[in-house]
Order: sequence, then structure tokens, then C-alpha cells
Amino acid sequence: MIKITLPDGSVREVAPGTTPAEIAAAIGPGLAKAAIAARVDGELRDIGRPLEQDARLALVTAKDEADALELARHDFAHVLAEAVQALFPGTQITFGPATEDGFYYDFAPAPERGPFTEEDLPAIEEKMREIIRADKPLVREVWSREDLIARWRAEGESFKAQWAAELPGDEELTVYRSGGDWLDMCRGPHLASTGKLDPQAFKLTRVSGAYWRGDQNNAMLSRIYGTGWLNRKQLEAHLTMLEEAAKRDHRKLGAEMDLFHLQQEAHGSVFWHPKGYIIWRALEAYLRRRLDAAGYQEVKTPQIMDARQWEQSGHWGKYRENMFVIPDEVPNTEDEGPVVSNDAQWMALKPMNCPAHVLIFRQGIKSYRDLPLRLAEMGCCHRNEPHGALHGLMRVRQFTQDDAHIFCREDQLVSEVAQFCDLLDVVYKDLGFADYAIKLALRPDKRFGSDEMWDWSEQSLRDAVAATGRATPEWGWEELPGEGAFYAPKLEFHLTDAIGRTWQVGTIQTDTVLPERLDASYVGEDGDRHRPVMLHRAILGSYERFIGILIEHYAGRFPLWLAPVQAVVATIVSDADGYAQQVVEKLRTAGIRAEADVRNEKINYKVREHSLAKVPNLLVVGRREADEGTVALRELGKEGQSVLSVEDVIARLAKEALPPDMR
RNA sequence: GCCGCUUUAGCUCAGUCGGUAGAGCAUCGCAUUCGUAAUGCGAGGGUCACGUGUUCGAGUCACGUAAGCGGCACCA
Repeated sequence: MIKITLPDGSVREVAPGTTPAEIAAAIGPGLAKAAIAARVDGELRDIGRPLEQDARLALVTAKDEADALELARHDFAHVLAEAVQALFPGTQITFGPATEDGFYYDFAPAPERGPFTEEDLPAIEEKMREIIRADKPLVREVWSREDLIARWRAEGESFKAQWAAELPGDEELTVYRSGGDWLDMCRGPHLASTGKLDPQAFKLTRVSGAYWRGDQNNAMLSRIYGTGWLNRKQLEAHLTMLEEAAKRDHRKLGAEMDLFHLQQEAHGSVFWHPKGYIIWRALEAYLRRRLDAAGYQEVKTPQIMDARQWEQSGHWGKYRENMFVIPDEVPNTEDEGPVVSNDAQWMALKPMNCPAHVLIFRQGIKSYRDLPLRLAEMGCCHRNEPHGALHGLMRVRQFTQDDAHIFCREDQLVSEVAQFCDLLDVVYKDLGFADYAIKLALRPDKRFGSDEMWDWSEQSLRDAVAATGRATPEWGWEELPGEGAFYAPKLEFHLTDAIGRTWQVGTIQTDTVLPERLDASYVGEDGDRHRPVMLHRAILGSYERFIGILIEHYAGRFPLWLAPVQAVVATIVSDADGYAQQVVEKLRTAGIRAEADVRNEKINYKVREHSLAKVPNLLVVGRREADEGTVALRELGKEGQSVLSVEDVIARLAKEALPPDMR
């Protein structure tokens, strides 16, 4: 007999080979029905997998939502694979995991058929429902490697065969059999049968290409994505959330609110319209005040530098494929012949500001007393990004970083990083992001520098965050092995937006490589020359992307200090036009971005239009207000209005419109 | 860069079997002066992304190019 300890501490003695399902049945019929899987000594397992030795056992039900979702999504992926093979013979299966909101499966379609398209999805969904309703048992089997490889080869499953051959030797190879003869190699666990899934709780959402094992040198597979849940209600809630997310898409709002546009003649670069650039300017002015107060000195460096400079910094070798290069010669002005000769010298648009900041540091002799030196730049950078990577404001080819480089002594590093964390905390909270996570990206396999340097850098960053009290799980503190830059570890700051998505924006990273390459040094207390440590850091990342995130976070309803138009004065009758103009003038004098709407339209029309345009304050004036020197204030998102004197409205809006650091 | 889809008026979209393009909103004009989410009437507006081909004839079919969208890869 073996001893099974349940979560309440009670112990049951059962015969070896008893399954968790049988134990659930022994406890009660309710639990037997609700139990979908088991945790055995903490490990999630099939409910039908026999217990062979003493163990702690917890039965998993739908109430254990994270586990239940993970299982259901993984099962949906298998059902998807089975459905696709049933409908499209000759399709090879490869790999299909659960994702954050569902699942996907990568297929190698029969060559004559080609990749799947969205038109295939309804039929596949229908087949999946059929498989679910058939309630096929999912049975775990352990196979020998030889048998498994032979089976995959026999079925023409070359990807599976290759994978089975390459799995580590000590790993137990398991397959799951669905009903009769369909099987997939999988570590599991799975639900007991396909019928445990809700046929109304999934939806296939899209198709795409994906490389086998994520490597672009490998075959392109055809991936089908789905979203999967425990029940129909959850699915519908998720689909509604997706619609909400689509409504706040910055590309859509950017056009609707006339903030910016993109066009193919400058693809990857942004045309900022007056209203969009107001947001930029407000953000930039705010950040500049914060940086000034935090001891940064702002600089401006060249847009174009000679290729030799980029060679020396290492960018020419490591980063050239992402740089825009420019011939350093007078272009041929004749109609015939090439514009540039074959022996042109090259220059390049800067993809980063760091080398230029080192060049400023190197001017004159620096003493240890000059450190830390914090050089900031609203640096406009160009990167020749792959076309497929471009995405609205989020990924562009010309962007402006809120960049800075801190040159300091080794003994100043922890304090500088900690101060940066504090500054960044203030800025994020001011901008409406109370929730963010801090992560430490550790050394990658391919890297520069000694292990001692990496030990020291990683520990310094760790210590600095610990000094601020933020290296805790509540702060989302996490260490990410292998994610660091090739020259240094980095701290990453991930914002959570209003609908729960995360965005990596801020970063700070140590760098001892570039000061070395560009021979930056200072004279120490001892009279010798020393290398400064360089910290690369950004709070917003890029203005373009950060404004994109702000648009989506606020769904276009910006806090007043960032709103492009802060107030519209709308008339009811043309008799009030002159008064409206006066009110607008007073608002503008008080520094409020106000416009008059004296069009010959009904007030209903104006209210609707300015509400849709997300104007935060609508000041309605008719004959009565003009006579009394008042306005009827209607705030966006609120019902009704309040009648106030012009002076009161101005005082109120002027106070509300102050940037957070000036309140 | 790779896979799939898309591209028609400023915007959102319709356009049948290949026969020379249409709606709503927006714009402009006229009327209307109205109290909190669309006043009425009228007018103008198109190289159907671009190129090549098939055809008597192409928005429609084929091929190519570009951009956009969804992913993959990339983001040192």
C-alpha cells in the first residue's frame, strides 16, 4: 500500500496503481465529477495516471482557474491538430502549446496544398467541435524512442521523428492517444477526454507563418491561432476585451483625433500633426524639467558621423545592417550614370547617441571630481528596421529617445542606478502608470567582457534595486537569464496599461566596453587614469512609442495637461459668437488650449462631435451665458453640466491643466 | 526579411458573370438661430495602390512591385 496525503492533511492508504480519479470517486461523487487533473507532489498530472508511491495529492477542478485554463488550452491545441489532420490528410503536425489567452499549433501542410488561410478556419472549428462532442478519451502512453521514431517515420511525420530523435536521452517519451488511433507526442498533462472541453469556449482567430523551432533558417510552417477558455461566457468576455483594445488602437485614434499620420513615401517615420505634436511638446517639456532637477545636462549631437567613427565604436561591425549609410561626396548631377561613385566614403545616420556622448566626455581632461557626469539628449535616431517589423508608432525607423548616459566611478554605480529608479518611479506615476515591473536581464551566452565584469555588473544592478526596496515579487522583480545585451546586463522596466497589457519602456544598463573602445578616461584621486563606467538609460524609451502607449492607455482621453485641445467654447446661437471669442481669448491668456466652435450647427451636433473628438471640457454659451458672463461647463464622460462664471472656469481649468510636477 | 490576407472618394465600405464606378459620413453652397451626443435641401469630389500582360473591352482575370494588416524572425 502507498500513503496519499490530501490537502486537508488526511492520509489515505491505497494500492499502488490507484489513480487520482479513483481517489476522487472514493471521496465523493461531486468531487469525482469536478476533478479534471491532479497535482502530485506539486506537479500537474493527468487525473488517470496511476500513483506508484507515497505522495501529496491535490485534485484540480475548474476553480483552480490557472491550471484548468492551461490544461484546456493545451487540449484545444491537440484537438486542433487532430481536426486539421482529419480534414487535410498529408499535413504534418509539429508543436502546439497553450498561450496567454489560448493556443496555437504549427503545421507543415502538404506541399501541393500550401499554407492554411483564414477561409479554412470555420471548417476546422466545426471539426474540432465534432471531436470534442465525441468525448474521446486522452490516454497517456510511454513509448520507447525506437518505436516512436519508427511510427512517426511510417506516418511521414518527419518533424515529429526529428524531434523524438533529438529529445534528451534521459527523458521519458510519452504520447497521448485520442480515441482510436490519432496520437501526438506530448509531455502532457491532459484532461481525461476531449469532452471535458466546452465546444462553445474556443475560437480560431488567425493564421500565420512561423519558423520551425523559431529559427529563420528552418522551414516556414503554417500556424493556426485560437483563443480558448473554460466556458462560453469567458470566451465572450475575452472577445469583448479584444474589441475594446481595438477601439483604443493608437493608429485608429491617431487618425480620428488628427494626431499624426504615416504614409508610404516615408514609411516607418511619423508625420506629427499640430495636435499630436502638442502632446509631444508637453511630454518633452515635463521630462526636461524632471531631468534638470535630477542633475542631468542636456546636449545635442550630430545626426551624421563618418563611418570610421562607427567602426571605432563597434557599430559598423555589429549593427551596420540596421544603419542608414550615406555617401560622403557630391552626388552626380548628370542624368546619366550612377548618383554615387564606386569609391565613395561612407557616413551614417546615428542609430544611437552613445558614441557621441563619449566623444563629448573625452573633450578635455576629466577628473574624478567631475563624476558622475549625466549627459542627456532628446536624440533623434534612425534604424533601418526590417520592413515586417514596422508597426504604427510602436516600431518606427526614425524616433527620438529620451536618452542619457551617466559616466561615473565604480563606487558611484549603485547610487546612480538607485537614483535613476527613483526618478523613473516619479515619472511613471506622473504619467498615470502606477503599476510597473522591474526585471534584471542577465548575461547572454554570446558576450563581451570577463566573467568578473559580469558578476560585478549584475550584482551592482541587483544591489541598486534592492537599495530602493523594489527587488521584491510585489514589484514584479524577476531575473531573466540570457536576456542581457552582449556588452552588459540591464534593468528593464515594464509598464502595465489600463487594460492589463505590459510594455517594456525604461531601461538602464551598465557598459564598460564602449568607454574602453573609445578610450574614455578620467584622472582619479590617485593621479592615475581610470575608465569610467557608462550607464545607458531611458525612461520613456522613444517619444513615438511612448505616445502610442499613452494613446492606448488613456484610450485617447488624455489627462488635461496632455490633451491637445483642452476646451472648446461652443455657441448655441450666433448672437453669442462674439462672447465665445472673448471667452476663448481669456482661456488662451491663462495658458489653456482652447478653440471656439461658432459654426451654424445645433448644440446637439456640437456636443456629439466634440465628445467623439474626446475634448475634455466643452464650454457651452448661449444668450443667457453671454448676458450673465458665465459658461455651461460639460466635462467629457460626465452627465449634465454646471454653470460657472468665466473666472471660475478659468481658475479651475488652469489648475487642472498644470503638469504633474508643477502642481 | 519570411508566411497569409488586404489596397475602390478625405473616412468607413458596396460593386453580380469582364461591358467604362456607387452609398453613408466628411467637404462646399443655400436655408435654418436652435439649450447639451447627428436640422433640411443641393453641389462638387475617383489614374479603382503602381506596373506589365490576357481580352474587342479589366475595379473585376494572371504575373510582378510597393505599402498596410495579422503573425514569425529581428529589436545589438
